[in-house]
Amino acid sequence: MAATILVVEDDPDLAQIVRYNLEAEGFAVTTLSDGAAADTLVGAIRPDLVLLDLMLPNVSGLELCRRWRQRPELLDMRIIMVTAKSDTGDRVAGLETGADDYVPKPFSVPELVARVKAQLRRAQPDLPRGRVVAGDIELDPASHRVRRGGRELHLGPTEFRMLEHFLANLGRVVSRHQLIAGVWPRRPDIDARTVDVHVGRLRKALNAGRTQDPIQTVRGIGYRMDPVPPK
Amino acid sequence: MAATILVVEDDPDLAQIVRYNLEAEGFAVTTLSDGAAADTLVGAIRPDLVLLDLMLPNVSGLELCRRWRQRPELLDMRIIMVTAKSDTGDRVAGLETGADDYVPKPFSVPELVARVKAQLRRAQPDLPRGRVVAGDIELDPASHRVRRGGRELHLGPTEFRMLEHFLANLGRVVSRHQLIAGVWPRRPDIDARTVDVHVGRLRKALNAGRTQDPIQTVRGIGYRMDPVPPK
DNA sequence: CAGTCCAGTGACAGTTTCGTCACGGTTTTA
DNA sequence: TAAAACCGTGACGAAACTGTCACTGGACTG
Repeated sequence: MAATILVVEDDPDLAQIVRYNLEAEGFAVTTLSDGAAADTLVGAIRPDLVLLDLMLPNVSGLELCRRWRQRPELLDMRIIMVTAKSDTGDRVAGLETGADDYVPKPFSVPELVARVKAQLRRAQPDLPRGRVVAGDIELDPASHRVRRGGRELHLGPTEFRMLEHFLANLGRVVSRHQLIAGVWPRRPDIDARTVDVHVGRLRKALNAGRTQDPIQTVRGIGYRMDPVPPK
Repeated sequence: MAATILVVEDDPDLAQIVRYNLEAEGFAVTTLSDGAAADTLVGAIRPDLVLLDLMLPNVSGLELCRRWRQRPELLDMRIIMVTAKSDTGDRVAGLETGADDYVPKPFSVPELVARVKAQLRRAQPDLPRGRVVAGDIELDPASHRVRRGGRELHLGPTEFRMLEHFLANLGRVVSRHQLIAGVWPRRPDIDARTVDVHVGRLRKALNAGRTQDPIQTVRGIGYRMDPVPPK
């Protein structure tokens, strides 16, 4: 699944170059030239990472960074500041305001890409990179297979994604809202009852012929998945 | 709790400067001059972050980074590469090998510190509420779980909130009025007898099969919770 | 000691949350 | 193209939770 990147850059040529190169790496890129527009749309776009020019026409990148870091729903979003200002004080100020990295202009595109990837490597550890085993449940993304107790199960795409999300948050309670964001990243309008229905479908598939359900309902909060020991 | 930083640097003067400045920021710093020693000891030290010189006498920083990234127990450890080599290719190679950041020598110490902090901000997010242990009772908000003596208890939402409140005021007497404000923040009209009923429900859940009640009634004042030592 | 106050408790009706079913629409497969 | 698979949602009922009341026993006081 492609990470989404928002490029906030008022130089249209540079924005284009960056966009082209990041899309060539498989990222989904949105460019905005205007800091105010970025401020308005960031909550809706919910990018995984923002490349944020420090010098913007109507609101500075530093101010945007400061605002965004105070929004709980944007805490996981990485921010790389990009600027022609090479003063150390600005770098330190940017990093202290909450930027995850700071890249001076002019930069080499390969280095920018490498830094983007380094940030996203950390930002998306939740997606299992390889086979995951939790108790008697085993998920292998490479073969898109799920087994319980050694027996292969059939899951639809949505239930597969949901299981991935639960396994990535094993032992932790996950709210319906979080499940919506994680399983339906492009559909924030999904109804909470829909989550429950899909949890039910996942339970049905996982638990066929078994008495132990690894997914517990935490009333008023959400769901939690625990490993069930193999028999 | 102070984050631990391992500095792997063969220039003793530079190591000293870095150590001094990081310790002034409150970090616990270990310095090693030798890559082989670092490789041997990193698993035991388990630093939160390594400042890794690329050019080391007997094994390169790049090779160390590659090795460490393959050890699951070290995945959370941040790696910042530091080197006089300013070639972009090396930066990209370092970042792709698994470094989280790359700082060229000569660097400014404030910037290095800011980058260290930016990495640790991500590595150790300040959770507003963490796991609480009081005597034989353990509450974990992340998993929304309560255990007594290692055994998981089921609490309803109101009783969970009440326990949180008691644990946040451990050893102190809490009035019914305070409990109403803390457990029912949107219902100031809650009856005081209701508090008593819920305290009774919490006691029932906590104390099943036990003789010691961690919650004491302070007549005419309220309730106080004390840790009960594990058996 | 009797009277009063306070807190514990069982029970109940009402409210809230979640599980499930069924359906119509969309997408995928053969 | 038709059939199968998948999907999201509205409706309904089951299950869990909730706040209060009435009663009672224990603690406190004069």
